[in-house]
Amino acid sequence: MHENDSDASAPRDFIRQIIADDVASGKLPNGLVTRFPPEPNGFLHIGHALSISLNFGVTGEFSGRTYLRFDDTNPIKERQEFADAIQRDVRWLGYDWGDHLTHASDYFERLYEVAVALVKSGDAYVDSLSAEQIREYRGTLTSPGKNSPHRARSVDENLALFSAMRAGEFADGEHVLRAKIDMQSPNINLRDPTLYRIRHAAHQRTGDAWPIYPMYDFAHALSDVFEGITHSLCTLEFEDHRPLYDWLVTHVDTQYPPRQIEFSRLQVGYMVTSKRKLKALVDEGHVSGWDDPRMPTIAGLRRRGYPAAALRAFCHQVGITKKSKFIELGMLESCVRDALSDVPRRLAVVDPLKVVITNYAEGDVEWLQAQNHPAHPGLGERDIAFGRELWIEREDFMEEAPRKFFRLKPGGEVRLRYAYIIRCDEVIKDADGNVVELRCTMDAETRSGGGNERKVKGTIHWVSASHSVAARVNLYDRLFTEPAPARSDDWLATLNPQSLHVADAQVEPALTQTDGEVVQFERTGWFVADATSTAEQPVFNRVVTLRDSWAKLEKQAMQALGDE
RNA sequence: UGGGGUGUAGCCAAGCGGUAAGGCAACGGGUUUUGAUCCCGUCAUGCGCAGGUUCGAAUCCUGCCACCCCAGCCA
Repeated sequence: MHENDSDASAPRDFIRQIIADDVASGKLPNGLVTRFPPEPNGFLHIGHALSISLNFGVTGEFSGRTYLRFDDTNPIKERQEFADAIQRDVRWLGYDWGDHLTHASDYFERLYEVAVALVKSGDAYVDSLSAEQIREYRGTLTSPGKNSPHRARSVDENLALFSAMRAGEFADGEHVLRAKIDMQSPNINLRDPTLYRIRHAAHQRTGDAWPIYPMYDFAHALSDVFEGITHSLCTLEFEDHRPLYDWLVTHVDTQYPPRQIEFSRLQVGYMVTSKRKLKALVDEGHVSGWDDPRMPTIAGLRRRGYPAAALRAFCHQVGITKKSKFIELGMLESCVRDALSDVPRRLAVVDPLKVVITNYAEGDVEWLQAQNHPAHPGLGERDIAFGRELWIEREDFMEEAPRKFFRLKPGGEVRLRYAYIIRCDEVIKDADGNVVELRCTMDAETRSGGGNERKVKGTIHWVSASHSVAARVNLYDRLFTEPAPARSDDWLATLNPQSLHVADAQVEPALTQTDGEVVQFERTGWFVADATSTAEQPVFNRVVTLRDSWAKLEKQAMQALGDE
């Protein structure tokens, strides 16, 4: 149970209302039971997080149980490594299925028995049309289908054929088991949907035991029945399948039939979440893997440094409705910043520029106190070294600065955080005119905490050159340049070439022992040590930037200039 | 020329016949040794549109419009 899942008052959404009503009216004598049913054919992404937080959240609130059920009915697409990753991700998100880990494949035998019963009752038949013929017979969205010539086969013939299918006597595609419902139905899902197909493929769990595999609709509805699921929560595109779900559920003996309820999928700006596209990004090498920090996968977001609590808060804010959502990335980032607001602060200089304090003695070092968090004294302080040679961020110096640039400029003053006010006296350039060093003087009276009230407009961060550690930082940006890449004609063409910028940094020594915790680099953003980071070669991933109203002003100024 | 859904601010979202919560964003202002945080304020006479019922409608009724999903032996 998490803080964001527990608003004790009224139900937050229509599904919780339904559940609350069912609880109140005594419809759930065995308690609330839900399930999260991923197919192990890829990594979970942010959209799944919403479904996970719903299914597990609801049973936390109404005290029930949630199954993690792998919908593994199509062996050619599924792999154990995906199943392992899915379990890791659900756990990391903070949810626990207890001992309710199941697979559709656990029920292959029972499913087969139900199929045989359906054949015996005349509710299913073996069709021997080709896939193309079946498509033709199905009709179209606006015109009814027509019956297959095999629809009238006798029960005995169907039984014989179906058991021969199971015995592996036919090649892939030769026959199929279909429900006998209504070829004229305006709902295409009811036009004799396929229940079983022949697939001579090894299954990751059942090996070569089965040459036939059940289809999603059949396996899913019945697995729900087998597990005593009370509320089968899925996304909107399955709305049309509900009549079939109900048909299947009523054709099996059960006292408490499960109810399918649909809610809208989650879409987030600048992300793609189709399994096909995510797989393409990985397979074609556009990213380093499923857990690349730019990926919208749970594993990617985790590696990026997004806290699980931020994802939970995000799901809570977005809510459960039936209206299609398109959430701005900013909302997610706001949740991430909020979840990281109490994390320790550190000094780290990205893209460093040398500063020499000319009135500070060579070799002198003094130790200054820096707060670990401005609003939480309980997080303590640490000593940071100050000396004659420092690094500051190249972005914090401008030779020809606009009036409102409150950082270092020739002849200008700026406060070094936790240290002194310095003045820039001289700009040293190389043969090509690049700024390579700044020569500055400090005002020794202005040491932080020294009681000197002299104020300057800007404060910048820095590290002592003789104490800092060289590091690499991965500055991540959105993976796509378009808010809705999936809607683009050529979605791969909208990949952002600047989605990863690798930069050099000089960081305070305390940062070599962060132990996987996210910290804030003051004035730049939140960072986390990457999995590849070592004390000798630190590597940090930028989780998210700080909000930056200066950058916004600058952008507006540039646009104004462009308009003139 | 079908069926299933959905329309409340730029993005989410509450509302359930009694007179439009909240968050994100945006915009003003204050505090600040992070251009961060924090604080204060502004932001729908309006709920897809048009009618109707009612003392009273985002909520009920009728008609229309827009958008999303469905023709796998994928899930």
